[in-house]
Amino acid sequence: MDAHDRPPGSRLGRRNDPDRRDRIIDACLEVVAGSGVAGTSHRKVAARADVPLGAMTYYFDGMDDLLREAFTRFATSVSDRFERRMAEAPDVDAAREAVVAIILEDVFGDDRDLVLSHELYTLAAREPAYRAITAGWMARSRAALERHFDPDTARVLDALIEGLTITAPWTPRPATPARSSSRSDGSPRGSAAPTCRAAAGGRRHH
Amino acid sequence: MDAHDRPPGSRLGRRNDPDRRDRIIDACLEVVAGSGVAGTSHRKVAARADVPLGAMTYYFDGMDDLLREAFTRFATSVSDRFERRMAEAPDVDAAREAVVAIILEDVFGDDRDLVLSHELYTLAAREPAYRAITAGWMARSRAALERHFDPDTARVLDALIEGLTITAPWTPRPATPARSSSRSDGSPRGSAAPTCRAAAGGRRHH
DNA sequence: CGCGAGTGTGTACGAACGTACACTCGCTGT
DNA sequence: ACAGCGAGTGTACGTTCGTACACACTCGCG
Repeated sequence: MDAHDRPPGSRLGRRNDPDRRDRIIDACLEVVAGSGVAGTSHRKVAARADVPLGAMTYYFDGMDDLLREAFTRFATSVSDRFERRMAEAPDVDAAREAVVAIILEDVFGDDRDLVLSHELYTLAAREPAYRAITAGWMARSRAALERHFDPDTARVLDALIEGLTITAPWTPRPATPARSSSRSDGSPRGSAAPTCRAAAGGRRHH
Repeated sequence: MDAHDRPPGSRLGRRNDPDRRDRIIDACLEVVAGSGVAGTSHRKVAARADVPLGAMTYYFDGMDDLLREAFTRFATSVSDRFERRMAEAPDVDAAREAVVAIILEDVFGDDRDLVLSHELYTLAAREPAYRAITAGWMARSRAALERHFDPDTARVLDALIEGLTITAPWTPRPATPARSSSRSDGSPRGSAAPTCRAAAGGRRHH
Protein backbone atom coordinates (compact mmCIF):
# COMPACT_ATOMS: atom_id res chain seq x y z
CA MET A 1 0.00 0.00 0.00
CA ASP A 2 0.86 3.73 -0.30
CA ALA A 3 3.19 3.32 -3.24
CA HIS A 4 2.94 7.04 -3.86
CA ASP A 5 5.72 8.18 -6.17
CA ARG A 6 7.59 5.03 -6.94
CA PRO A 7 9.83 5.23 -10.01
CA PRO A 8 8.12 3.05 -12.58
CA GLY A 9 10.99 0.77 -13.50
CA SER A 10 12.28 -0.02 -10.03
CA ARG A 11 10.89 -2.19 -7.27
CA LEU A 12 10.76 0.51 -4.67
CA GLY A 13 12.04 4.00 -4.22
CA ARG A 14 15.65 3.27 -3.48
CA ARG A 15 16.77 6.17 -1.44
CA ASN A 16 13.41 7.50 -0.29
CA ASP A 17 12.86 4.93 2.41
CA PRO A 18 14.85 5.99 5.43
CA ASP A 19 12.69 4.17 7.98
CA ARG A 20 13.23 0.77 6.45
CA ARG A 21 15.39 -0.22 9.38
CA ASP A 22 12.54 0.59 11.72
CA ARG A 23 10.12 -1.36 9.58
CA ILE A 24 12.41 -4.36 9.73
CA ILE A 25 12.56 -4.19 13.50
CA ASP A 26 8.80 -3.95 13.81
CA ALA A 27 8.34 -6.78 11.35
CA CYS A 28 10.77 -8.86 13.36
CA LEU A 29 8.68 -8.36 16.50
CA GLU A 30 5.56 -9.37 14.63
CA VAL A 31 7.18 -12.49 13.26
CA VAL A 32 8.53 -13.43 16.67
CA ALA A 33 5.12 -12.90 18.23
CA GLY A 34 3.56 -15.08 15.60
CA SER A 35 6.10 -17.83 15.08
CA GLY A 36 8.44 -17.55 18.02
CA VAL A 37 12.14 -16.95 17.96
CA ALA A 38 12.53 -20.52 16.81
CA GLY A 39 10.42 -19.87 13.72
CA THR A 40 11.88 -16.49 12.90
CA SER A 41 14.11 -16.25 9.85
CA HIS A 42 15.60 -13.51 7.78
CA ARG A 43 13.33 -14.46 4.94
CA LYS A 44 10.12 -14.23 6.94
CA VAL A 45 11.04 -10.88 8.42
CA ALA A 46 12.07 -9.55 5.04
CA ALA A 47 8.79 -10.66 3.51
CA ARG A 48 6.78 -9.11 6.33
CA ALA A 49 8.69 -5.84 6.15
CA ASP A 50 8.54 -5.89 2.34
CA VAL A 51 12.27 -5.47 1.93
CA PRO A 52 14.61 -7.65 -0.11
CA LEU A 53 16.42 -10.46 1.62
CA GLY A 54 19.77 -8.84 1.11
CA ALA A 55 18.72 -5.91 3.25
CA MET A 56 18.71 -8.14 6.32
CA THR A 57 22.43 -8.68 6.38
CA TYR A 58 22.99 -5.18 5.13
CA TYR A 59 21.29 -3.44 8.04
CA PHE A 60 21.98 -5.99 10.78
CA ASP A 61 24.95 -8.13 11.63
CA GLY A 62 23.09 -11.41 11.74
CA MET A 63 19.99 -12.54 13.54
CA ASP A 64 21.24 -11.84 17.04
CA ASP A 65 21.79 -8.20 16.27
CA LEU A 66 18.29 -7.87 14.87
CA LEU A 67 16.68 -9.69 17.77
CA ARG A 68 18.59 -7.63 20.29
CA GLU A 69 17.44 -4.42 18.70
CA ALA A 70 13.86 -5.64 18.36
CA PHE A 71 13.59 -6.73 21.97
CA THR A 72 15.21 -3.54 23.14
CA ARG A 73 12.46 -1.66 21.39
CA PHE A 74 9.82 -3.92 22.86
CA ALA A 75 11.14 -3.65 26.42
CA THR A 76 11.43 0.09 26.14
CA SER A 77 7.87 0.41 24.94
CA VAL A 78 6.43 -1.73 27.73
CA SER A 79 8.65 -0.01 30.23
CA ASP A 80 7.48 3.40 29.06
CA ARG A 81 3.85 2.43 29.55
CA PHE A 82 4.58 1.12 33.00
CA GLU A 83 6.52 4.20 34.01
CA ARG A 84 3.89 6.57 32.68
CA ARG A 85 1.14 4.82 34.57
CA MET A 86 3.13 4.96 37.76
CA ALA A 87 4.00 8.60 37.29
CA GLU A 88 0.36 9.48 36.78
CA ALA A 89 -0.66 8.08 40.15
CA PRO A 90 -0.93 10.96 42.59
CA ASP A 91 -0.76 8.96 45.82
CA VAL A 92 -0.23 5.48 47.21
CA ASP A 93 -3.83 4.38 46.80
CA ALA A 94 -3.81 5.40 43.17
CA ALA A 95 -0.49 3.61 42.74
CA ARG A 96 -2.03 0.44 44.13
CA GLU A 97 -4.91 0.76 41.71
CA ALA A 98 -2.42 1.36 38.93
CA VAL A 99 -0.63 -1.85 39.83
CA VAL A 100 -3.92 -3.70 39.71
CA ALA A 101 -4.71 -2.14 36.37
CA ILE A 102 -1.31 -3.08 35.00
CA ILE A 103 -1.76 -6.68 36.04
CA LEU A 104 -5.28 -6.95 34.69
CA GLU A 105 -4.41 -5.24 31.46
CA ASP A 106 -1.19 -7.12 30.82
CA VAL A 107 -2.88 -10.36 31.71
CA PHE A 108 -6.12 -10.05 29.85
CA GLY A 109 -4.79 -7.67 27.26
CA ASP A 110 -2.99 -8.57 24.12
CA ASP A 111 -1.44 -11.99 23.87
CA ARG A 112 1.31 -10.41 21.86
CA ASP A 113 3.04 -8.79 24.79
CA LEU A 114 2.89 -11.94 26.84
CA VAL A 115 4.40 -14.03 24.08
CA LEU A 116 7.11 -11.49 23.40
CA SER A 117 7.93 -11.24 27.08
CA HIS A 118 8.38 -14.95 27.30
CA GLU A 119 10.53 -15.07 24.24
CA LEU A 120 12.74 -12.37 25.68
CA TYR A 121 12.96 -14.08 29.05
CA THR A 122 13.92 -17.31 27.39
CA LEU A 123 16.65 -15.61 25.43
CA ALA A 124 17.86 -13.79 28.51
CA ALA A 125 17.94 -16.98 30.52
CA ARG A 126 20.62 -18.34 28.24
CA GLU A 127 22.49 -15.45 26.69
CA PRO A 128 23.93 -12.64 28.82
CA ALA A 129 23.62 -10.16 25.95
CA TYR A 130 19.85 -10.24 26.28
CA ARG A 131 20.05 -10.12 30.04
CA ALA A 132 21.09 -6.49 29.77
CA ILE A 133 17.73 -5.74 28.17
CA THR A 134 15.69 -7.46 30.85
CA ALA A 135 17.87 -6.01 33.58
CA GLY A 136 17.26 -2.52 32.30
CA TRP A 137 13.57 -3.19 31.99
CA MET A 138 13.35 -4.45 35.54
CA ALA A 139 15.43 -1.60 36.89
CA ARG A 140 13.02 0.89 35.35
CA SER A 141 9.99 -0.97 36.67
CA ARG A 142 11.40 -1.09 40.13
CA ALA A 143 12.42 2.54 40.06
CA ALA A 144 8.90 3.46 39.00
CA LEU A 145 7.46 1.41 41.83
CA GLU A 146 9.80 3.03 44.32
CA ARG A 147 8.11 6.34 43.68
CA HIS A 148 5.30 5.02 45.84
CA PHE A 149 6.56 1.98 47.71
CA ASP A 150 9.65 1.25 49.76
CA PRO A 151 12.41 -0.70 47.97
CA ASP A 152 11.65 -4.09 49.50
CA THR A 153 7.98 -3.84 48.62
CA ALA A 154 8.89 -2.61 45.17
CA ARG A 155 11.12 -5.61 44.65
CA VAL A 156 8.42 -8.04 45.69
CA LEU A 157 5.71 -6.18 43.82
CA ASP A 158 7.72 -6.29 40.65
CA ALA A 159 8.22 -10.00 41.00
CA LEU A 160 4.56 -10.48 41.84
CA ILE A 161 3.41 -8.57 38.78
CA GLU A 162 5.72 -10.69 36.70
CA GLY A 163 4.49 -13.89 38.27
CA LEU A 164 0.80 -13.03 38.00
CA THR A 165 1.20 -11.93 34.43
CA ILE A 166 2.90 -15.16 33.60
CA THR A 167 0.72 -17.61 35.49
CA ALA A 168 -2.66 -15.99 35.07
CA PRO A 169 -3.29 -17.05 31.49
CA TRP A 170 -2.99 -20.69 32.43
CA THR A 171 -5.37 -20.77 35.28
CA PRO A 172 -8.74 -19.75 33.80
CA ARG A 173 -9.15 -22.33 31.06
CA PRO A 174 -7.12 -24.43 28.62
CA ALA A 175 -8.55 -22.54 25.65
CA THR A 176 -7.37 -19.13 24.52
CA PRO A 177 -7.43 -16.71 27.43
CA ALA A 178 -7.16 -13.63 25.27
CA ARG A 179 -10.43 -11.72 25.38
CA SER A 180 -12.14 -11.19 28.68
CA SER A 181 -15.61 -12.48 27.72
CA SER A 182 -15.55 -14.81 30.70
CA ARG A 183 -17.15 -12.37 33.04
CA SER A 184 -20.00 -14.74 33.82
CA ASP A 185 -17.82 -17.19 35.70
CA GLY A 186 -16.16 -14.67 37.89
CA SER A 187 -13.08 -16.67 38.72
CA PRO A 188 -10.23 -14.89 36.96
CA ARG A 189 -11.27 -11.30 37.12
CA GLY A 190 -13.06 -11.80 40.39
CA SER A 191 -10.15 -13.40 42.21
CA ALA A 192 -7.10 -11.74 40.76
CA ALA A 193 -8.09 -8.21 41.64
CA PRO A 194 -8.67 -8.59 45.39
CA THR A 195 -5.70 -10.86 45.92
CA CYS A 196 -3.18 -8.62 44.29
CA ARG A 197 -4.82 -5.64 45.87
CA ALA A 198 -4.30 -7.29 49.22
CA ALA A 199 -0.73 -8.07 48.32
CA ALA A 200 -0.03 -4.56 47.15
CA GLY A 201 -1.39 -3.15 50.35
CA GLY A 202 1.02 -5.10 52.49
CA ARG A 203 3.46 -2.42 53.38
CA ARG A 204 3.31 1.14 52.29
CA HIS A 205 5.80 3.89 51.91
CA HIS A 206 6.07 6.97 54.19
CA MET B 1 30.43 -46.54 29.14
CA ASP B 2 28.95 -49.88 30.25
CA ALA B 3 29.01 -51.48 26.82
CA HIS B 4 28.86 -54.82 28.56
CA ASP B 5 27.85 -57.56 26.14
CA ARG B 6 27.52 -55.78 22.87
CA PRO B 7 27.62 -58.10 19.84
CA PRO B 8 30.93 -57.34 18.15
CA GLY B 9 29.73 -56.72 14.63
CA SER B 10 26.77 -54.52 15.38
CA ARG B 11 26.60 -50.91 16.51
CA LEU B 12 24.62 -51.57 19.63
CA GLY B 13 22.64 -54.38 21.12
CA ARG B 14 19.54 -54.19 19.06
CA ARG B 15 16.87 -55.54 21.27
CA ASN B 16 18.56 -55.19 24.65
CA ASP B 17 17.95 -51.50 25.06
CA PRO B 18 14.44 -51.05 26.34
CA ASP B 19 15.04 -47.66 27.97
CA ARG B 20 16.16 -45.98 24.79
CA ARG B 21 12.97 -43.97 24.69
CA ASP B 22 13.73 -42.63 28.12
CA ARG B 23 17.27 -41.81 27.12
CA ILE B 24 15.97 -39.87 24.15
CA ILE B 25 13.67 -37.85 26.34
CA ASP B 26 16.44 -37.03 28.78
CA ALA B 27 18.78 -36.16 25.96
CA CYS B 28 16.11 -33.89 24.54
CA LEU B 29 15.90 -32.00 27.81
CA GLU B 30 19.66 -31.61 27.90
CA VAL B 31 19.78 -30.31 24.36
CA VAL B 32 16.94 -27.90 25.03
CA ALA B 33 18.67 -26.67 28.15
CA GLY B 34 21.86 -26.17 26.22
CA SER B 35 20.69 -24.84 22.87
CA GLY B 36 17.09 -23.84 23.42
CA VAL B 37 14.04 -25.18 21.67
CA ALA B 38 15.10 -23.14 18.67
CA GLY B 39 18.40 -24.99 18.45
CA THR B 40 17.03 -28.44 19.15
CA SER B 41 16.95 -30.87 16.26
CA HIS B 42 16.39 -34.55 15.82
CA ARG B 43 20.01 -34.95 14.91
CA LYS B 44 21.37 -33.27 18.01
CA VAL B 45 19.12 -35.24 20.32
CA ALA B 46 19.96 -38.47 18.55
CA ALA B 47 23.67 -37.76 18.86
CA ARG B 48 23.36 -36.90 22.55
CA ALA B 49 21.28 -39.99 23.28
CA ASP B 50 23.59 -42.13 21.14
CA VAL B 51 20.77 -43.52 19.04
CA PRO B 52 20.49 -43.49 15.27
CA LEU B 53 18.62 -40.69 13.60
CA GLY B 54 15.91 -42.99 12.37
CA ALA B 55 14.97 -43.82 15.93
CA MET B 56 13.66 -40.29 16.40
CA THR B 57 10.78 -40.63 14.04
CA TYR B 58 10.34 -44.23 15.07
CA TYR B 59 9.70 -43.50 18.73
CA PHE B 60 8.09 -40.08 18.42
CA ASP B 61 5.67 -38.55 16.00
CA GLY B 62 7.75 -35.54 15.17
CA MET B 63 9.43 -32.91 17.27
CA ASP B 64 6.30 -31.68 19.00
CA ASP B 65 5.56 -35.08 20.38
CA LEU B 66 9.07 -35.40 21.76
CA LEU B 67 9.07 -31.94 23.27
CA ARG B 68 5.70 -32.49 24.85
CA GLU B 69 6.86 -35.67 26.49
CA ALA B 70 10.16 -34.14 27.57
CA PHE B 71 8.55 -31.14 29.18
CA THR B 72 5.92 -33.29 30.83
CA ARG B 73 8.73 -35.20 32.48
CA PHE B 74 10.47 -32.01 33.50
CA ALA B 75 7.34 -30.43 34.96
CA THR B 76 6.49 -33.58 36.82
CA SER B 77 9.93 -33.78 38.34
CA VAL B 78 9.96 -30.16 39.52
CA SER B 79 6.41 -30.51 40.72
CA ASP B 80 7.30 -33.61 42.70
CA ARG B 81 10.12 -31.81 44.46
CA PHE B 82 7.85 -28.91 45.29
CA GLU B 83 5.10 -31.13 46.58
CA ARG B 84 7.43 -33.23 48.68
CA ARG B 85 8.94 -30.19 50.29
CA MET B 86 5.51 -28.81 51.13
CA ALA B 87 4.34 -32.13 52.48
CA GLU B 88 7.34 -32.35 54.77
CA ALA B 89 6.53 -29.06 56.46
CA PRO B 90 4.75 -29.83 59.74
CA ASP B 91 3.21 -26.40 60.35
CA VAL B 92 2.75 -22.98 58.81
CA ASP B 93 6.08 -21.61 59.95
CA ALA B 94 7.90 -24.54 58.46
CA ALA B 95 5.88 -24.08 55.29
CA ARG B 96 6.97 -20.48 55.08
CA GLU B 97 10.57 -21.52 55.50
CA ALA B 98 10.03 -24.16 52.85
CA VAL B 99 8.77 -21.50 50.47
CA VAL B 100 11.85 -19.44 51.16
CA ALA B 101 14.04 -22.46 50.58
CA ILE B 102 12.29 -23.23 47.32
CA ILE B 103 12.83 -19.73 46.05
CA LEU B 104 16.46 -19.58 47.09
CA GLU B 105 17.22 -22.98 45.72
CA ASP B 106 15.43 -22.52 42.43
CA VAL B 107 16.97 -19.12 42.01
CA PHE B 108 20.54 -19.82 42.93
CA GLY B 109 20.41 -23.47 42.04
CA ASP B 110 21.00 -24.94 38.68
CA ASP B 111 20.56 -22.73 35.65
CA ARG B 112 19.17 -25.73 33.87
CA ASP B 113 15.79 -25.65 35.57
CA LEU B 114 15.40 -21.96 35.01
CA VAL B 115 16.18 -22.24 31.32
CA LEU B 116 13.88 -25.20 30.89
CA SER B 117 11.08 -23.43 32.71
CA HIS B 118 11.37 -20.47 30.41
CA GLU B 119 11.42 -22.64 27.35
CA LEU B 120 8.28 -24.38 28.52
CA TYR B 121 6.55 -21.12 29.35
CA THR B 122 7.39 -19.77 25.94
CA LEU B 123 5.97 -22.82 24.26
CA ALA B 124 2.89 -22.69 26.46
CA ALA B 125 2.34 -19.04 25.72
CA ARG B 126 1.76 -19.86 22.08
CA GLU B 127 0.57 -23.44 21.81
CA PRO B 128 -2.35 -24.70 23.88
CA ALA B 129 -0.99 -28.26 23.85
CA TYR B 130 1.85 -27.19 26.11
CA ARG B 131 -0.47 -25.14 28.24
CA ALA B 132 -1.90 -28.33 29.64
CA ILE B 133 1.52 -29.16 31.05
CA THR B 134 1.98 -25.81 32.74
CA ALA B 135 -1.60 -25.79 33.94
CA GLY B 136 -1.12 -29.16 35.61
CA TRP B 137 2.14 -28.01 37.12
CA MET B 138 0.59 -24.90 38.55
CA ALA B 139 -2.44 -26.78 39.83
CA ARG B 140 -0.17 -29.12 41.77
CA SER B 141 1.90 -26.26 43.14
CA ARG B 142 -1.15 -24.42 44.28
CA ALA B 143 -2.69 -27.52 45.81
CA ALA B 144 0.53 -28.11 47.71
CA LEU B 145 0.51 -24.55 48.97
CA GLU B 146 -3.11 -24.85 50.05
CA ARG B 147 -2.09 -27.47 52.56
CA HIS B 148 -0.80 -24.57 54.64
CA PHE B 149 -2.22 -21.37 53.21
CA ASP B 150 -5.69 -20.25 52.22
CA PRO B 151 -6.48 -20.36 48.49
CA ASP B 152 -6.02 -16.66 47.81
CA THR B 153 -2.67 -16.59 49.52
CA ALA B 154 -1.69 -19.77 47.74
CA ARG B 155 -2.53 -18.19 44.42
CA VAL B 156 -0.46 -15.11 45.12
CA LEU B 157 2.37 -17.09 46.66
CA ASP B 158 2.58 -19.29 43.63
CA ALA B 159 2.77 -16.27 41.36
CA LEU B 160 5.30 -14.65 43.66
CA ILE B 161 7.54 -17.68 43.63
CA GLU B 162 7.33 -17.71 39.87
CA GLY B 163 8.09 -14.03 39.63
CA LEU B 164 11.01 -14.11 42.05
CA THR B 165 12.47 -17.14 40.38
CA ILE B 166 12.27 -15.43 37.04
CA THR B 167 13.46 -11.96 37.96
CA ALA B 168 16.06 -12.80 40.59
CA PRO B 169 18.81 -13.98 38.23
CA TRP B 170 18.83 -10.64 36.48
CA THR B 171 19.10 -8.39 39.44
CA PRO B 172 22.40 -9.38 41.11
CA ARG B 173 24.86 -8.94 38.28
CA PRO B 174 25.08 -9.14 34.48
CA ALA B 175 27.53 -12.03 34.71
CA THR B 176 26.52 -15.62 35.30
CA PRO B 177 24.41 -15.90 38.44
CA ALA B 178 24.76 -19.65 38.69
CA ARG B 179 26.89 -20.63 41.67
CA SER B 180 26.24 -19.01 44.98
CA SER B 181 29.83 -18.13 45.90
CA SER B 182 28.75 -14.52 46.32
CA ARG B 183 28.07 -14.81 50.00
CA SER B 184 30.64 -12.12 50.80
CA ASP B 185 28.62 -9.35 49.21
CA GLY B 186 25.37 -10.14 50.89
CA SER B 187 23.09 -8.53 48.34
CA PRO B 188 21.20 -11.37 46.66
CA ARG B 189 20.95 -13.84 49.44
CA GLY B 190 20.65 -11.09 51.99
CA SER B 191 17.78 -9.27 50.33
CA ALA B 192 15.70 -12.00 48.79
CA ALA B 193 15.17 -13.96 51.96
CA PRO B 194 13.62 -11.28 54.18
CA THR B 195 11.44 -9.86 51.46
CA CYS B 196 9.85 -13.09 50.44
CA ARG B 197 9.64 -14.12 54.05
CA ALA B 198 7.68 -10.95 54.69
CA ALA B 199 5.48 -11.66 51.72
CA ALA B 200 4.84 -15.22 52.76
CA GLY B 201 3.82 -14.10 56.21
CA GLY B 202 1.06 -11.87 54.96
CA ARG B 203 -1.96 -13.96 55.72
CA ARG B 204 -2.00 -17.32 57.29
CA HIS B 205 -4.38 -20.22 57.23
CA HIS B 206 -6.56 -21.39 60.16
C1' DC C 1 26.27 16.60 -18.93
C1' DG C 2 29.17 12.70 -17.79
C1' DC C 3 31.12 9.95 -14.33
C1' DG C 4 33.03 7.96 -10.02
C1' DA C 5 31.57 6.37 -5.48
C1' DG C 6 29.01 3.90 -2.64
C1' DT C 7 24.39 2.33 -1.16
C1' DG C 8 21.41 -1.26 -1.73
C1' DT C 9 19.87 -5.69 -4.26
C1' DG C 10 19.37 -10.28 -6.47
C1' DT C 11 21.17 -14.74 -6.62
C1' DA C 12 23.66 -18.66 -5.77
C1' DC C 13 25.93 -21.86 -2.58
C1' DG C 14 26.89 -24.93 1.32
C1' DA C 15 25.02 -26.59 5.46
C1' DA C 16 21.45 -28.38 8.25
C1' DC C 17 16.95 -29.68 8.75
C1' DG C 18 12.64 -33.28 9.03
C1' DT C 19 10.89 -37.22 7.03
C1' DA C 20 10.04 -41.27 4.07
C1' DC C 21 11.26 -45.74 2.90
C1' DA C 22 13.82 -49.75 1.46
C1' DC C 23 16.35 -52.75 3.94
C1' DT C 24 18.91 -55.52 7.77
C1' DC C 25 19.07 -58.78 11.19
C1' DG C 26 17.87 -60.76 15.80
C1' DC C 27 14.30 -63.39 17.69
C1' DT C 28 10.78 -67.03 17.62
C1' DG C 29 7.93 -70.89 16.23
C1' DT C 30 8.11 -75.25 14.16
C1' DA D 1 18.17 -75.87 11.68
C1' DC D 2 15.95 -72.66 9.42
C1' DA D 3 12.33 -69.65 7.50
C1' DG D 4 9.75 -65.66 8.29
C1' DC D 5 8.44 -61.61 10.55
C1' DG D 6 8.73 -57.25 12.42
C1' DA D 7 11.38 -54.04 15.25
C1' DG D 8 14.83 -50.98 14.26
C1' DT D 9 18.19 -48.57 11.08
C1' DG D 10 20.80 -46.08 7.37
C1' DT D 11 20.41 -43.17 3.63
C1' DA D 12 18.80 -40.14 0.38
C1' DC D 13 15.62 -36.39 -0.93
C1' DG D 14 13.41 -31.94 -0.95
C1' DT D 15 13.16 -27.82 1.64
C1' DT D 16 14.75 -23.95 4.11
C1' DC D 17 18.13 -21.60 6.25
C1' DG D 18 22.09 -17.73 6.69
C1' DT D 19 25.50 -15.50 4.26
C1' DA D 20 28.71 -13.95 0.67
C1' DC D 21 29.44 -11.45 -3.35
C1' DA D 22 29.08 -9.62 -8.01
C1' DC D 23 26.32 -6.29 -9.84
C1' DA D 24 22.79 -2.31 -10.62
C1' DC D 25 21.36 2.08 -9.93
C1' DT D 26 21.23 6.75 -7.78
C1' DC D 27 23.25 10.87 -6.38
C1' DG D 28 26.54 14.55 -5.98
C1' DC D 29 30.23 16.79 -8.08
C1' DG D 30 33.33 18.60 -11.48
